[in-house]
Amino acid sequence: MQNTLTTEQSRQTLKALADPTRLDVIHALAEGERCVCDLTADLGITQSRLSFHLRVLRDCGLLADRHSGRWTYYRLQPDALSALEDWLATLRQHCSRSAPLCSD
Amino acid sequence: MQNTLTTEQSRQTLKALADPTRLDVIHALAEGERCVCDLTADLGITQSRLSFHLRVLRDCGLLADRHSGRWTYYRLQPDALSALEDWLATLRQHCSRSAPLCSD
DNA sequence: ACAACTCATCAAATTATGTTGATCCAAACA
DNA sequence: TGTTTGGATCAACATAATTTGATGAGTTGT
Repeated sequence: MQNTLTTEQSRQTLKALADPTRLDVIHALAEGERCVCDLTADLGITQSRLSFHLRVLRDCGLLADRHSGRWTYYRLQPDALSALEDWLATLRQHCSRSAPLCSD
Repeated sequence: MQNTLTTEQSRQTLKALADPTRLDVIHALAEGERCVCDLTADLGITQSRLSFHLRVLRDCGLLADRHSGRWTYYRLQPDALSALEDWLATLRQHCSRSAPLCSD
């Protein structure tokens, strides 16, 4: 389980997760794959607005999509969360070996 | 090591980490505590800009400060990163038990 | 008291993000 | 073929975040 995220990728993922609407999307998908029209109904938001957020989530790897007929199904990619956890853990380890406080 | 972060707190921390200048600050502090004027010099940014970002990082718990004479020293709070890791891990576990794909 | 220094805060300007409504494209179906 | 549906995209607008330069408050040294 190696950390392959660049700083830039991590930043994009952090930013993607920092939005309430997008967290709603993620929670809605926790039960499993859904098509856009069902998500629109579930979340009670407009289609173009949802489409905007789905793109952000897909672009940073948190979601994957699949086309079937005229529907597009979105699903979670938990590995993207794992990768971010790894990146965070590395950052924390880097921070935890802090030198002593400055002397006054 | 319990996860005491609310969703809102997690969002604020995610947002705080999603900024390049603030990541620079965190890296600069990884070596240990520093005063604002040294950080300003290290990062090559204006004092008011740095002050703005320090406040964001402190408000979400990633940094702590200490006043001594006319200096203010900032230091990392790695526990804030741990708490975010815990929150992310919980989210991931929630996501990983995804139901099977929709049948076509 | 005065001047120099450190840092926070404020208002104004700038830039980035998110929302809305319209439009377009492709698939399905009559 | 014409029509409807699902979804992406675009331009215009709205909102939020960041940057800048100025000001002010507390501290230190003269």
